[in-house]
Amino acid sequence: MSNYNPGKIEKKWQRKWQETNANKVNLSAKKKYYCLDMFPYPSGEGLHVGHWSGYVMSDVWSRYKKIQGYEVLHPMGFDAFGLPAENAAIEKGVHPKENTKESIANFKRQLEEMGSMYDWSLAVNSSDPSYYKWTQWIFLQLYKKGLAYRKEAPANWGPSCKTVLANEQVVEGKCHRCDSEVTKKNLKQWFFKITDYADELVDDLEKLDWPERVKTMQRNWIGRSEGTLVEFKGQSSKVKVDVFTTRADTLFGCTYLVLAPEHPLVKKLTTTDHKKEVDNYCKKAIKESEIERTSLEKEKTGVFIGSYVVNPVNNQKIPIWVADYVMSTYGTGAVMAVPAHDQRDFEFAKKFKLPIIETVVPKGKSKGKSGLKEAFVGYGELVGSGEFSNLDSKNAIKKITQWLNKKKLGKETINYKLHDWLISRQRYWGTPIPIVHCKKCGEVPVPEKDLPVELPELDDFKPTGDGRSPLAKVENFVKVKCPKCGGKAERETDTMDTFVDSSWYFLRYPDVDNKKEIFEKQKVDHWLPVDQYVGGIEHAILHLMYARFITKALGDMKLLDFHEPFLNLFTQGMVYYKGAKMSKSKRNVVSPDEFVRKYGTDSVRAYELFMGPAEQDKEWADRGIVGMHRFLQKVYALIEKNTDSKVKNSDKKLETLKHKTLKKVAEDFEDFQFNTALSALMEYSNALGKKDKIGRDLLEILVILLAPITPHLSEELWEMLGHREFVFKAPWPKFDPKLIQEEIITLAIQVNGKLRGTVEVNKDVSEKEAIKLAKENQNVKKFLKGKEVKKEIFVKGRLVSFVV
RNA sequence: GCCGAAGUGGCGGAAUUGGUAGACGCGCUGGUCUCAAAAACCAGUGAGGUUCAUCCCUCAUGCCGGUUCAACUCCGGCCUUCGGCACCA
Repeated sequence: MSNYNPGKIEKKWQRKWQETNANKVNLSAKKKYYCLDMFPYPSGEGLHVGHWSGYVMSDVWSRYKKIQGYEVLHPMGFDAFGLPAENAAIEKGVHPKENTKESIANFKRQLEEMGSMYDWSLAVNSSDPSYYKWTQWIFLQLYKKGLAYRKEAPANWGPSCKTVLANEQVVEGKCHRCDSEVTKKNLKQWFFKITDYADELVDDLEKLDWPERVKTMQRNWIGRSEGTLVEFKGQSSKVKVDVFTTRADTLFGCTYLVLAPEHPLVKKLTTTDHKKEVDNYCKKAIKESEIERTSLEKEKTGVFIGSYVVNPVNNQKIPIWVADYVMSTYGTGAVMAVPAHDQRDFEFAKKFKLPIIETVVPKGKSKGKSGLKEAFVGYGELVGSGEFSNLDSKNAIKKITQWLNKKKLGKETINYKLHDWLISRQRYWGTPIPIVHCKKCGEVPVPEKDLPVELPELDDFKPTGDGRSPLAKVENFVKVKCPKCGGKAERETDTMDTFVDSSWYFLRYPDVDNKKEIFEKQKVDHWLPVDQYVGGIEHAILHLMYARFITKALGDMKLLDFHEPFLNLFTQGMVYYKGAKMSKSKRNVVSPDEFVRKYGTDSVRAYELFMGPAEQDKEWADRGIVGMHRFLQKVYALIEKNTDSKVKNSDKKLETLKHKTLKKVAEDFEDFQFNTALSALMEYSNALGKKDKIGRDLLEILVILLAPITPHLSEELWEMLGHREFVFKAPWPKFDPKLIQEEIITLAIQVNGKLRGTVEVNKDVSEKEAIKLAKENQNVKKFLKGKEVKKEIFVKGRLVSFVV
């Protein structure tokens, strides 16, 4: 029975670390490393084992860097402002301020129990005026540069959350927070001009050591697409419809134009005799939800609006239609329809009996006579396209675009799916937008010296749903003097999206107490970009794109010397329980607390890593942790039994294993493969457990290698072995490549590729000798008997293979 | 529909990058200890066959085929699951 008492040991070392300020970061250190966690929004339920999994990984990684002699900045903070925090408070029926305070205390307790090496003196809280003052300051800098602006636009309105949402926060037509269906609402809204950085955001992905999956998601989201902008003009009037296409080569096959129902030209171009029909159609289409409208099964609908334009390449008169299969938010909200070469246009043309003209045919084929059964969407060779006939598609795109450009009827264009970031929210619990609206002066930014614009304390903070935030009701907040003219004015009452708060927090940690400026440039340039960022895949687009944008914008303002915030990103897998993502509504949330109480935090830490590959999703198993606890008990007992060991190891086999383990663990750590590192340590400790007298060096290595994973246990064992310093001051042991190779190795013997025996040989055995020995094996003899050996294969250190 | 990842024992998962498949752990079975149980410890544990037994043989990494002395690993073709995007012009 082991005397391992994790409860006692863990408290003891946590206290010692605190008393000695062991986690205090020396911010002016030269050999430094910045390992960052995605800071959580504090909710009442506390952290579950899924959150822990990421925090454990980053803590293990930070400790690993620390034991290698780096000064590690590994800070933690709280994303305490915003919708999620407020919703949680409303649900509980308490004020967000109270709820946030309690939740933070609880989170902090849990993280301290975890034994994490956070330097709490650097913690940030995004709902604290000392923090959001600078969020507002960033807003003003963006405003100055024209990167923050206000405009009226149809926005995503979440009827349940009673606020507008950014495009990134709408998933399949639903709010990403509460899953309720999103509608459109015309409101005056604040935007950040992230589209200015679209190209940079795509191009700079190349420089980042991020999971390919995340990069792809960002690329798709930004959706850069190179094509041609084509102008279609009316015959007589000043009518002009712009269209974006990636297939200028099919322009001769364009037989009609389609506008989105929301397109501003619909009203203007609809002729009186079509007005009623068009109005009805548009009204219905606009009312339809995104989900209904984008359903692929739906049959195409649309109406002719009575007007015509001219196809610029062949002067054909073509009709304008309005149809809901064209999205107002992509491109120009209008498309040139080429039924022969676009499946959607094809279906539409069939239904409404519009002409289908083939202008591209597969290479080497001529035009089909019987007509098309479906659109040919591939590249090919042009036919019936005037001077461009016989060109291949790619060439034709270039040539036709050039031709249009010359005639001033079109040009090369890059289109993006990305839209500007809608940052205003009609909610209480967020950073107030530092703008004053004056009748005389218009929009006036709050002078920097007047920051922060403090969020007033409000009892009735619930969202009203009238399109304005609850702050609109607070007279002494709203009514102000205009900073410019001193006249009567009103404050902006919307607050900022939570993602604004979290788009820059990592910049604040190195200079968290600065009251004069957002940060000292020198300090931030010293520590950033972040060396290793660890977090969940759910932020692949949202936070990770916003943070990159803000960093780029601040970089362009010369406030930073870098343009990418996070060089390395590791996205840990999610932890499932009972086959599903942990969620309160599914009642399958596993809290680490009870396991920490029962088995100790070191067991939980180690088990979180042992569950499976760090980047993969995994299933939590209550029983699994028992195995980890047994292992730690064995390690404890092993050291306890041998604390007076003075000898150096003399066992050759163990010496080899020692170096093999050193190599394996170091390599696995580098690759975030903590699960196999632990397996290797188990094998190593199992091997030691079989011996009576164990060399001291073997034991010390076990303790050190375990230290990043089980810091409390390692400190205790390190002390038991007679050391006075923390184990993290010990040097990380290095392996000797010469000692990894075993003296005696086992060769496999195969006959026709099948294993028929093994033979023990010296590692340097010659091919001749190995084959001779292999042939002597009884079982192998059986298979070679009476047969001619056609081929003998020898792979050094591996096997001998006979072909008969 | 497009893009990406993954399919290995009862379970979580290993496999030196083409070289002894199933490491490590969970679970299970048997044993030791105990009045008993738990805990702990020891042994066994892919399926099937053969043997008194050690041995040994056959099959086996989603499915079908290929390359190779040798394939979880490489190539071609499918199937399934998960994730992302999606009337994107």
